[in-house]
Amino acid sequence: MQCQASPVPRGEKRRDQIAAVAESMFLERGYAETTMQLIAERAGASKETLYRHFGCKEALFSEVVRRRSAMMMGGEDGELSGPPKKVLLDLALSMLSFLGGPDSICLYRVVVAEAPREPELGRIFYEQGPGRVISRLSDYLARSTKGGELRAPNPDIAARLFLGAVVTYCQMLRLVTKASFSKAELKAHANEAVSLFLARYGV
Amino acid sequence: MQCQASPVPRGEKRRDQIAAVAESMFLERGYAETTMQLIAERAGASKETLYRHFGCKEALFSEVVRRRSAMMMGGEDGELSGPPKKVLLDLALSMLSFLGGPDSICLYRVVVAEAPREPELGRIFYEQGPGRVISRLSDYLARSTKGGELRAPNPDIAARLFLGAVVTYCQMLRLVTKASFSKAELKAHANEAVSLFLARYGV
DNA sequence: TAATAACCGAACTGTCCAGTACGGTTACAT
DNA sequence: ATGTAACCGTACTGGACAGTTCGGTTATTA
Repeated sequence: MQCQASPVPRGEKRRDQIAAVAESMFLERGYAETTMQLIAERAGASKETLYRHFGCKEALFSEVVRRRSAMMMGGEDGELSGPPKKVLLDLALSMLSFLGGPDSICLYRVVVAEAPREPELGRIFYEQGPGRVISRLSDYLARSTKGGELRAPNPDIAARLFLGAVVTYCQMLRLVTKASFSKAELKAHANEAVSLFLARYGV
Repeated sequence: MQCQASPVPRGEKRRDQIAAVAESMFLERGYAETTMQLIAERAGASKETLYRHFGCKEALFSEVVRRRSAMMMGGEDGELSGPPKKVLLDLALSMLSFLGGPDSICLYRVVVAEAPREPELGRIFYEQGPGRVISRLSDYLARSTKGGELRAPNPDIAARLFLGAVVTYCQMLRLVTKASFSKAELKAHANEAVSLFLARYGV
């Protein structure tokens, strides 16, 4: 007697399923601690299927990083626009809540650990994640400067400083300890970062 | 015929030698990629000696992190003092050159990777490294505010923002790619960070 | 100089895991 | 319906490494 559960998907669908399982496991346990056997089991797949789809462990891992990095700051891809104070505060809060989330922390942790042995990974991560945020912000700063709402002669450096001021402390502490922050703390931090920024680059 | 080279040290000395070798190897290759056998070989020791001194691999690693973290920002332990602009710029440059150095990057990488499995490690690292810098700077800001040279009502947040603005971009890029920065770039970045800070907190 | 504690080297155990092989099964296209 | 490509489960290979053991050696110190 066969249990007539959902049929096992084939081809591309199976591939996506497996990648999704692998993603959650790599994020949760890191690269070295995640075995192909375990991924297979949790995906209800056999190791052979994993290897047929991805070739080797490294390749599967790369694909996971690629997928997740691309999703960073995913929803909001248009140009930033609006009054500086609001734009900066929104950006700060959304970065804090997104980058402070467990998935982002885990991804960053894993990429940092693996980057020296897999340089391509680091490049992909940077371009899809922090690099995109910086260039979006830098573009906005340049536009606003031209429009007279801000005074940021070097928008690139300004964007980097802002990103660092907003994100670092919270992110670093979570990378290295189990600390977490209340909404109120994050808000205070973000507000102060925006004030700092506007004191220098506001009109 | 015996080669009459330097005699093999015993006890505490041997322990220090081995720890030093282990330090360079952990920083260079990370935790997982460094084997006890290799440490033993490079130290001209036997594995048994390693295990007699340190008990297990984890313990040896912890000791290495403890030693190195304590050395962070090591030389300068007194209170910060002097005119704000000079103090901040000096601090920014020294952080950039120290934290951007290969050893600091490697240590950070390894700690970030290992912290979830070894929480004590992260705590030690934070307290000895970033935590110390922040509290030193925060103390200075509080004193200067009282003395009327600065206006930083919340010195803790201000210190965190400054640290983040100065360090993050450079450090993150080096963690994740092989990028490096010229002296001139670092100087420009540091200068701008100080200007940003003083625009808000200067008198 | 004799006793001893720390050391060396080499071999061994047990475990874990990436990657492969294979015979049997299932979804799907024709 | 039937062929086939994708799948499953299991078992295997080969290699790596943490940690142990032991017989022999060397530095120390009393």
